[in-house]
Amino acid sequence: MTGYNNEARIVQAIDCLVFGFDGETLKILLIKRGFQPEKGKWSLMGGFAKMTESLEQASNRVLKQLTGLDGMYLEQLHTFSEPNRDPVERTISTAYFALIDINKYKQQLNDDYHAEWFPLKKMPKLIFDQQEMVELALKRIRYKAALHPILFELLPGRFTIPQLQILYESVYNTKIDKRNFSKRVLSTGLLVKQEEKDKSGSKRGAFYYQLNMQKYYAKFQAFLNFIPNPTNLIS
Amino acid sequence: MTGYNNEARIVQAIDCLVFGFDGETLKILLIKRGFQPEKGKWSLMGGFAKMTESLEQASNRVLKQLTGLDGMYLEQLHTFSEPNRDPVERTISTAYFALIDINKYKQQLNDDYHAEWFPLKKMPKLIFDQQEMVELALKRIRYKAALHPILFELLPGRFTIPQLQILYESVYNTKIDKRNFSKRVLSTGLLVKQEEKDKSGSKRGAFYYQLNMQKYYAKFQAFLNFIPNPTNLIS
DNA sequence: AAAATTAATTGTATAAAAAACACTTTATTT
DNA sequence: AAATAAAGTGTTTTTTATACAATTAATTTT
Repeated sequence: MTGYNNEARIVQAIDCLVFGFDGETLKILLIKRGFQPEKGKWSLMGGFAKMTESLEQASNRVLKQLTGLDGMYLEQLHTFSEPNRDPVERTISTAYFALIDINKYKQQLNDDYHAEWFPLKKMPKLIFDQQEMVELALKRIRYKAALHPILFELLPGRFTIPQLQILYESVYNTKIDKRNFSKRVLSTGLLVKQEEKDKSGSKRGAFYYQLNMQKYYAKFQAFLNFIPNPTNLIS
Repeated sequence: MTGYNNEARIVQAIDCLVFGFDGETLKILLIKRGFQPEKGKWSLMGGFAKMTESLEQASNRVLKQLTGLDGMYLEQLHTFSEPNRDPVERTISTAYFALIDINKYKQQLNDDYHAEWFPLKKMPKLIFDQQEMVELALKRIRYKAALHPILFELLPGRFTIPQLQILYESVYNTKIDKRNFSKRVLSTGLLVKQEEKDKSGSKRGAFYYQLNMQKYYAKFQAFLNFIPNPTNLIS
């Protein structure tokens, strides 16, 4: 047998939603399209699956090109398959979202792809069904981050509790009591206090913390509580 | 422009994981393959996406053929894309899982597709990467059912609390205290007590309950607690 | 008709977790 | 030395979860 007869063969795309955090707000990395259709418009970074690679490999390849980074947090989001989603021809796209430390992002690659970080509230209109992808990714991130420590992927190796709290407040667009927040995150046992302080944000300075990676992996699947009243915030 | 040049075109499959509950154990619906490759082996029900339908449409079409049912709970699970997952030719398969009331299943269609319900513990070896799909679906179901009322999709319109408890105990392979279970599920406010009793399971009989569908949809996304110590049970 | 049987139903006390709430400390700047 | 500004910390209250066993209802048996 040399293949399935009479079955449709369809171009398989991947789209990568790259999120970063600059200390104030959650951002998404977009590129200005240098080709038709929709040349000049802002778009997610994407590509097509080659015949001999998995979609995970394709996504990592595309992300490496765009960001210069390997081994980032990457999760399959959803496969989008509306027949007319791409005006050029029928394509099916599997969307992946990545969470990266924005500081590791290689600025020099910007120029190759005309890539730019956008705060989510100031994001331009995107092509095709990409707006829908972003909304779904945000839902997934809010849902998952309420229970699992994924937002640490957005921070550098060392971070302070106040920085972490600003991240959560930014993702959920809410204010959190700092006494309870501190208790919640420290009670997970995932954080290791460092001796040094970050003096950039205040006179007094805030102690750095690092993730205990053993515990991080061990407890990743557990139901942890990172935000108060999660049900009110995830929808 | 008439299409993307030089991009691979790949057969896009869908696989459907159909779960049911017979009052004792969780079951999965398999078919005996009537064609090559792997003819005669047990397999998930699947098919190929046509050029003008979405994968959701393809899944619903296949499920209608297999079960005779429309409008069942259906959720995209994951897209499987290892280049060599299908020995016939490169295919990418998006797996969906369905939860159905096993009593609505049309027995007469069995013969057309040689379909059969298997308790998960007695499931035969499956072809290709379908074993992996089943394991991932079970993980997803256990995860989601700990927080959201999806298991009600497996029950008929009227059911008793003891029946519901057996379902949860079966899905999580655990024993649950019936006093606390009853309190938990009733505290969601999703259940409406009926006047009639089910006399089939005991001398005394157990009151039927029905879902309040308004509240079901309204609270579906909320974090509810259906099982004790969920973290110990989902992995 | 009474007694036995069997599963359904229900309640309380205790423990743990979450939420509400404000003052003290530290280091720098004035 | 005083003022400033953010970091850090504790307690009380409320809510939720857990552990645990006796009673009730209907049928079956004697």
